[in-house]
Amino acid sequence: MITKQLEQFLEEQIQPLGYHEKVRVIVSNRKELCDYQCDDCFRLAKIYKKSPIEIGTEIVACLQKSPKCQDYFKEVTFANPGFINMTLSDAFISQQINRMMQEEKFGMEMPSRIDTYVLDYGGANIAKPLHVGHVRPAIVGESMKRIIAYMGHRTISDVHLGDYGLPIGQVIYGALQDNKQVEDITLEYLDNIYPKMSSLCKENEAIKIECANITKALQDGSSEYQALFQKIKEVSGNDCKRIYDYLGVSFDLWKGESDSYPYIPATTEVLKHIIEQSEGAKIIPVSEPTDAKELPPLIYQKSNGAYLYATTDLATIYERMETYHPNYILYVTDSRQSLHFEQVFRACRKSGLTKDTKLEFLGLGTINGTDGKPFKTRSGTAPKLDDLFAQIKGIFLSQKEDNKDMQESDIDKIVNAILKFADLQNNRERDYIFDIGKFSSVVGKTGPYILYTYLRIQKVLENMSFDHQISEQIYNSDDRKLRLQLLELESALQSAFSERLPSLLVDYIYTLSLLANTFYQNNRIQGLTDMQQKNDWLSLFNLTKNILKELLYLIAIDIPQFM
RNA sequence: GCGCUCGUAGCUCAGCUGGAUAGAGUGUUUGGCUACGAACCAAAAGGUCAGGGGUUCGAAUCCCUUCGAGCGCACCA
Repeated sequence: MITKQLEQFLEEQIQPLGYHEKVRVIVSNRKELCDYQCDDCFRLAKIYKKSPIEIGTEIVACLQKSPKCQDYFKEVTFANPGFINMTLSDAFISQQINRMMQEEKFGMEMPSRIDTYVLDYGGANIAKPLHVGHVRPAIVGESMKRIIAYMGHRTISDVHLGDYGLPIGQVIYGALQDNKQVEDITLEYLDNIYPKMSSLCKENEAIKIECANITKALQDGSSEYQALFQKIKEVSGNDCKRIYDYLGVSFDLWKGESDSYPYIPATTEVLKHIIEQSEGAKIIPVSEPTDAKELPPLIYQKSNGAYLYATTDLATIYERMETYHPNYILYVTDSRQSLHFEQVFRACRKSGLTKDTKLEFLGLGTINGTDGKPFKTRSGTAPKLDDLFAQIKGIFLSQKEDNKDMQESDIDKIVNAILKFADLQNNRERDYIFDIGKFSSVVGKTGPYILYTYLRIQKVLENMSFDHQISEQIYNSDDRKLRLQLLELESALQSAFSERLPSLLVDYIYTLSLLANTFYQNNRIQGLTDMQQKNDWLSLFNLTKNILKELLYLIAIDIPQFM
């Protein structure tokens, strides 16, 4: 990373001056003044009891005298009251670009230790149809998986279907009431029965209890319920698969809550020293002395003997520990579940179930309607995903007459790009308003803008030859800005990875596209007579194209042939 | 009631491990296609970063407080 290199250089240089401190270099926030800046004079001033101006001018003077300084900088200056402003030399920029062109993964440093990450991000419930609320965990999780893998780690993704809780009991109850046989269970039927049962259970306590009993009997292995359950799981699971396929979201494991049941006895054995009886149920107290408010205990087993979400999550963790020995387990789910996961994680730490494995909850903000209120899953008002896809597609086709002649596969890629780019540019943790207008726009900061940029660049490169190597010359400011942005690739990837925020990567992609478009618009490559310059620019464009392609893959966006 | 999250341009959002003049998109106004794809580019206007206090050389960012919004709080997932 450029900033790392510069930090290291600065630290080497200031050591002889008596400053034995780490320094931090950041991308300049005053681009007209410099490329990179170091603001640590203030910090050093405090430690060494001098004024920041004194320290800054001293460091800058030292740098200016150093012969190695020219390896990096065209200019280093001090600015009041304590900024060290660094402008990179054209030669250094071009050397770094050349390295990116020639090395694997654009010269990115690979980790010294390869970790195993289990990612849990599907979370669809087989009793309910997929709706817009499911799109976020799916694409944020998929993107995180791809980013982690690109950073050199091992990933295992699990859709972890909700298949053994109360909703499935409700659907089975409804099916029995309607005299449905196993073969009568269809997708259409499932779409209708859950919302009906859900509201019925709210009105009628007796029916709710009956559904809970069915859930319990199913968990205990009732053959009558099992047959229906398997069929529901098959029908619903296939539909989930179809939709995840459309989104380009894939899983290594298609497990569900029900698959964790065989591991419950062993899990109970590990946890038994912290399980307590309370009001007929088995609980695990998880509050800690530092809590501002005592956390409610985790309920491990209901008083009727049935197991719950927390139980299957714990048993699933047990299974994952035994099978994959992960270093990390990441959960990508609605942030409204944060309390639940806090309880589960605490139980894991308290019991020693997870040892050194790190558990992370990547909470997602709620998707609200244009009225600012959340879509209500249970009242069935949340738009179904198929309808959403169709709507985006319809709006896209109506944009331009020619769009109707596009290949179906290209249209699907663009629909995906529109949806994913609109979603992933938001900070993962924040609630956001779902507005179909925004999720079908093709101008401005959108997926199509990036795809369009990519295809334009590709067109320029078509049938051109160049040698994937550039000279040390930079020709104008559009050129320079583009190169500087290319240098920030590794830093963008690293922060998206370590912060678990694909939005940081999306931000980089957009800025890169913006600069590439500006360059494109103001600089004509094909007409160039200077062969060196032509080669440099073609090589630069090719690198930009390759990076865009790789990064689009990391946010699960495919590139169409034409648009 | 208690806890968690949040309040940034007309709208939708970035920026939050403190740094110089708070950024995009959209909308509004204006200019640019006989030049590699105008789904583009260029420019203007638009802000008391909810209010108040504090810490700091420096606060949208950290702390306290008021107001407002959302979410969650023992046998749902």
